[in-house]
Amino acid sequence: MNKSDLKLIAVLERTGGFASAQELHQILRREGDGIGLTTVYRALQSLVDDKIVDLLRREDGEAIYRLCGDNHHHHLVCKSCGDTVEIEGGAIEKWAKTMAEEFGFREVGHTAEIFGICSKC
Amino acid sequence: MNKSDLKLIAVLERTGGFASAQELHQILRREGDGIGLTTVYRALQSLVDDKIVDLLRREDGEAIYRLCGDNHHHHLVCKSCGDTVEIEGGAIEKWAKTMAEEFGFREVGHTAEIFGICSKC
DNA sequence: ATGGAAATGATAATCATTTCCATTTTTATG
DNA sequence: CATAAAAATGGAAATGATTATCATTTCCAT
Repeated sequence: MNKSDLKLIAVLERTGGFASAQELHQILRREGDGIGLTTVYRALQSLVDDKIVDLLRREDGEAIYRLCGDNHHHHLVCKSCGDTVEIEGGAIEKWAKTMAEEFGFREVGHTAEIFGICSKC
Repeated sequence: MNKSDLKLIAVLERTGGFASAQELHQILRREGDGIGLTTVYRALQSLVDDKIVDLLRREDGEAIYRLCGDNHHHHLVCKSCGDTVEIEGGAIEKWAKTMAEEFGFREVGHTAEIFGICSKC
């Protein structure tokens, strides 16, 4: 655990939710931190290895990170205007756990998003 | 639906399971088909749009494709060996519908995947 | 046969991520 | 404090998947 790791944790705490490596780098730069992109990637990798942050993927495959233990939520996204609502997914958590047990999977994670057209569009 | 689309479907049927665009292109090339990589990507994109193939992501973010059966299902994917189980998602369907209604969304779709380590790994 | 639309594929561009490597900073030790 | 070894850093180049561009070819209705 070094200085860069701590910086990244701090940003992730402050922003909450997900962010990509590129975004995290930009945020730190904007705040006057001269940290290099390479170091950001290295720190994130090490935090993932230590199970301090989760790594998931956006639709387009880009890696996004969030602090573990953030009680995670899911998204309801408008296909037209892009508006996003954060929603709870208690049913999903249970479903994922049940299914994983049934088939003998461990270290289980999941992704779930809902998309449609919002009332404004 | 054009000739390239059909070729891709044929390969996916033959191989079964998931394959990346690059892999599918190599397979066709190896079989003497001079199809271009661009066309492979285009065909896959169009098949995904038409909901003829599923697109998901490997751990490293690379896109992988697979013929989807006609019944809507979800996937339980092993992060280690890539083995995939198709599972029913009754709970999810209901959840998605409920949430969407609550926030006034219409034309609703959803994605949900579970990933973990399978019993063999 | 022909003209226009759709399909094709080589090439170049894009973009996230990794690798390399020289330099700086930290740490351990006398 | 001095200093040498180890760890961390960051810029530049490399990598690899995916997408955009565009000239050429194939299809197909007339």
